[in-house]
Amino acid sequence: MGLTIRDVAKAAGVSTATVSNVLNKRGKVGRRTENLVLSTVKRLGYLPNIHARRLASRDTRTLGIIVSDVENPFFPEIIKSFLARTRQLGYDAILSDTNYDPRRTQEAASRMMAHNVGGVAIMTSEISPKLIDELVRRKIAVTFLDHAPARGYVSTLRIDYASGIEQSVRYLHKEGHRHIAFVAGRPTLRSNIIRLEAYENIMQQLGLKPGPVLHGDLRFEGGLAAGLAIGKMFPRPTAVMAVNDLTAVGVLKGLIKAGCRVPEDISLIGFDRTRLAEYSNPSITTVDIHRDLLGQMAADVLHELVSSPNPQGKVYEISAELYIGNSSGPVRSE
Amino acid sequence: MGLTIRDVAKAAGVSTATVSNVLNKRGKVGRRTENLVLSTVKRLGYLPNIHARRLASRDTRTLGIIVSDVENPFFPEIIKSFLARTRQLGYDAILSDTNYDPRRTQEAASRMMAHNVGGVAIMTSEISPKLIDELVRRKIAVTFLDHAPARGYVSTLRIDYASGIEQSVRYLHKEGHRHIAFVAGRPTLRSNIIRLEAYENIMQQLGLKPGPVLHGDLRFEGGLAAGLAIGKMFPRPTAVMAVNDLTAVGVLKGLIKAGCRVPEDISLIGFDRTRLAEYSNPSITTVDIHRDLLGQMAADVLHELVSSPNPQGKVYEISAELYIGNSSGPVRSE
DNA sequence: TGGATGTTGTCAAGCGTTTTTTTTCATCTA
DNA sequence: TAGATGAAAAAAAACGCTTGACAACATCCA
Repeated sequence: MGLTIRDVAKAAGVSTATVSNVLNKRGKVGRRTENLVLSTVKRLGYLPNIHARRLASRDTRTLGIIVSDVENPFFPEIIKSFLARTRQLGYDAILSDTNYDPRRTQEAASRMMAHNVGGVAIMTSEISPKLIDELVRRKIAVTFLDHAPARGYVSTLRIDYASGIEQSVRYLHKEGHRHIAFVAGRPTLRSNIIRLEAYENIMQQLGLKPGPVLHGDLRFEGGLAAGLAIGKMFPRPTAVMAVNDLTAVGVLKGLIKAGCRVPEDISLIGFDRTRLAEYSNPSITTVDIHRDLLGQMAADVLHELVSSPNPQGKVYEISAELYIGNSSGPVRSE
Repeated sequence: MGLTIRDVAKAAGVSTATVSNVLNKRGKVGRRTENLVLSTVKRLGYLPNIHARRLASRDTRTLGIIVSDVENPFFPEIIKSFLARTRQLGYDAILSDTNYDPRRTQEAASRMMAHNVGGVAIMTSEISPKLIDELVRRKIAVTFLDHAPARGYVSTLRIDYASGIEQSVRYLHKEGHRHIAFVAGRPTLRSNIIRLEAYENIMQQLGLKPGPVLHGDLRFEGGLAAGLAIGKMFPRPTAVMAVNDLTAVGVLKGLIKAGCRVPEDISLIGFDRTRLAEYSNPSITTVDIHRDLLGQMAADVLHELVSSPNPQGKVYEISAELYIGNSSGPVRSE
């Protein structure tokens, strides 16, 4: 195909080993020769073949990221910062989308192993313990989002959902709300359960009866249905909290369709602080979980795990902060 | 590291060539042996090393996609369908994000070449002719989005922007609008120029004076500024067309901030039919360019180019259709 | 019956790098 | 000046797979 290291070596009148040494900056090469090689590489426009490189050097400078849905606004920012960070750290990165399908998750993991990655960030929940074991057995570093407990090769980024929910409820309470609905996600996902339980706990702590709880699907459609339902309730809650922004945007639309004004008639709070919350009319009060940092952290954590001689998986806590938009305010007494 | 083909061969009592032949379905293997090998592979949990594979088989079953911004809602859907389709076709796929930076575009292309891809879908505009030449010289198949003319290894997916714009203007005209503003993108991008010119042409054809043209940046922020400006104009246009949905969402917010009601006071039309248009309140009238098909088509086109012995780049036209939402309607005479 | 033909497998030569080992050669020391 | 020392470069052995050439063997046809 293209040029090989041999072509460069020949053109520069040195051995392939020397070219390789120059390209990988391992010292051992005189300044004159180094410059000669470098200029030859540039002149010829030589590019090392990644596959040959990865094959020959046992060390695996590739990191993977598995997400459940590239289209879900939760992920792009994470992907972007992961890609940017891995590049900075000198890794190659590969992405797989599982489309929420456990079988595809298995495939994605296999792909990662076939690529001989040093580590993989698993940002999806549909993953079996068996799979984790396999990754660990192959000494592949792993970071999860709110999932497995940390151990040797496994670190976890744990988002403080509970705190985010608590801040939201306390804020609504301070604004006079007493009747607060919650639109949850599927109760099969740990992170959804955590959020729902946090909501119930803090409500009780404040002496409030946990309001109606509806079940969405983490998507727009589920939120829309929930919003319509809530808008027609009697008595109607004065505030709604949604499990994520996408749901919140749906809820907003549902409420408006049902003839409610937001925030005049009903306050609304989302979660994740995606740009959707900002784009919305009114902009949505939401909880910032620093998604832009998430991808970067995942890369950093994997890098640490990969380069450590004796890796120690850790749990990293990611704080959540209420971010006030225009979809919430004091309760109106009519 | 992990298991090699040799381990499998030994365990099954055959040669590595046979294992390889089974795994690549090249015939030449009896049913008994085939089953034996297959079950051994499964039992041992063997996964072929991708790098060794790509290195040994000159044929390059990897396809790349380069986008300018994973976070821009225009792209995720395209990426997703590209990934899905390449998987179906049996390719491995790699993604690069250039962040609108020409230097990064160069890097991304280099990465693709280093990966020895068979083809690459270039979904970004910041690309130099020199780079295209280099790709062609290396016999790498390429598809562009509205860019280079087609030739041997280069196909182009051409979106029919002009028709989309024309439909929009005619629709507004029919609804009684005579004073129609346009929020454009940077005039350095061909696709932006096409849209702007189409707008000017059709306006003139209808005997209308092309209204105020503002320049956004294809992002929310630019749209917001433009929306605010338009909202305060006097006389105010009765309709606004935006170069894409993200801009339209910004315009909507700006208009509302400026005290305009949409669509009562002013109609708004976006472009691309991203889900943003649907999420918005009111939902935005927009132009559907079948983005979900775009990624798939890119993969198909590359596949065709790669597998043809004598590749003939073509131009594929992608139709655009006006999709009416709640942000537009008849002009109000007051 | 004996060559032609087909089927099933194996051998071994790569693929383009990295990396360990070896060689070369200049410089230094006693 | 002989030997030791060390730096710079070359040689050569992997890395894990694919694949064309070839071998073994059964089957067929005339």
